[in-house]
Amino acid sequence: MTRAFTRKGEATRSRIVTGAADEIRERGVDEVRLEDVLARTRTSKGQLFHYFPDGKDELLLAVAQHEADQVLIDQEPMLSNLTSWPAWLAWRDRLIERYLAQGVKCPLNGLLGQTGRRAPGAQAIVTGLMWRWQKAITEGIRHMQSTGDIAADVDADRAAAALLAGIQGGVLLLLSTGKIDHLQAVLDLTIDSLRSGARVTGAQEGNGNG
Amino acid sequence: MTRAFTRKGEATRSRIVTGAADEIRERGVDEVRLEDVLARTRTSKGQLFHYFPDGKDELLLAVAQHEADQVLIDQEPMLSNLTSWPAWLAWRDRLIERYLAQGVKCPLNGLLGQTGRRAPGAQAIVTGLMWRWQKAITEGIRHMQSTGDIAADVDADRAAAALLAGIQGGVLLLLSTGKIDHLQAVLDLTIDSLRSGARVTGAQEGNGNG
DNA sequence: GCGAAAATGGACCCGCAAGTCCAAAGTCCG
DNA sequence: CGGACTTTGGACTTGCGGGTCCATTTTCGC
Repeated sequence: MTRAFTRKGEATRSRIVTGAADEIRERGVDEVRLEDVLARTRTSKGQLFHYFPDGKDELLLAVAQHEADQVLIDQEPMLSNLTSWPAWLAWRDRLIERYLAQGVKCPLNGLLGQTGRRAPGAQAIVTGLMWRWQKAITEGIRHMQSTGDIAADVDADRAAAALLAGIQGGVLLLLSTGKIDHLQAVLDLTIDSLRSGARVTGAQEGNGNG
Repeated sequence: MTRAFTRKGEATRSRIVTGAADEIRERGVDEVRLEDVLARTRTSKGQLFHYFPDGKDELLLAVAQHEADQVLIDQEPMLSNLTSWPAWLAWRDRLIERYLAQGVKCPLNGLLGQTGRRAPGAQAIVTGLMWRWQKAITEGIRHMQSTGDIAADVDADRAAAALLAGIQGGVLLLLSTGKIDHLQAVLDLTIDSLRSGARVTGAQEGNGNG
């Protein structure tokens, strides 16, 4: 059932995806009209529905996948090499830099919560992204534990979960306030915390919550 | 220019607002049609435009304000009394409980990023909410510092910023994954970190980032 | 009770944007 | 070259949903 597109067709298809992605970045998911995409990519309705038979939903899904992949790619090679403190800081810098540049334009923003219902698959894409992202962070922490740079009693999964959440929230706040401060605070404080925990050791454990 | 509504009118207006809020929670901002709200609140087009002359935008704005206020109200009285570790944990529990109950339904979600463009004022409402929220957390930290429960060298503003971001991200991840784990991890680890920092002291300072 | 003003109901208008359809042009392979 | 299939253009249909309008009813102060 894999549709057979010619070389040219494939090119057109991907031109539409990236064009739509750009459009979404600039004006937001729900402000984008199919016609805008057509104009920007110099394509026609016929083409769009030729490559995306299910119309807008299918296109949006393709864009989402495209952008989700991009998020992680943009963090490489740092994200996959969190093997020393300088490496962590380099990653931190990359994140700040990337989101600072991106500013208020977040292509995935609309897909996160409710809006994701448009295309049920969008939720899955975001979840998958988060999952991969967190996994990379967890591995970084584990590696640092193996070298003794992070205390062995730190729960790598939980720490990674918290850091990921912090990053997401930092980006969210960047989107709504326009300031990078929150993202920066999260990254710096969390990394410092992991760092100092190496010496402090044993500070946490099953914490006594209600 | 304050429009004069009668008692009854006021009631109808607020019925519309809360009804719209419910509708949005259930189906997401961009899935909500005016007619849905009318049906749910047993009102008519005439009424809606009578109370919200600027139509949907104005209604959405009113809903946003309503929900934003609610977010903080739901955290009281804990949020304003972060004066002891048990109090902090009580607040933590309240947050978990609240968001667990709320689940995937976040009325403000759509207003955060791009979607906020619909109503320029929505951005302001969210920013205002975040600002108030962070202020409360900062005050909590400061108070704990005044009693020596948190190290004096902790930058209360930055710590609060990081915690707020973590919470936002935790909620965001709850929305997309359906799991509360991230929010929980953020709260537990951050509080633990603030807590243990009291004894460890001096671990951070201007951190040596790039 | 009476008149002014507010509240209500709902039919109607209207534009927009998604999606359909088909004919024309291009491509590819023997 | 010829025929099958893909690609392309764009006119047209369609439904949805926001917003308008006005006639009717209710409320409220006096």
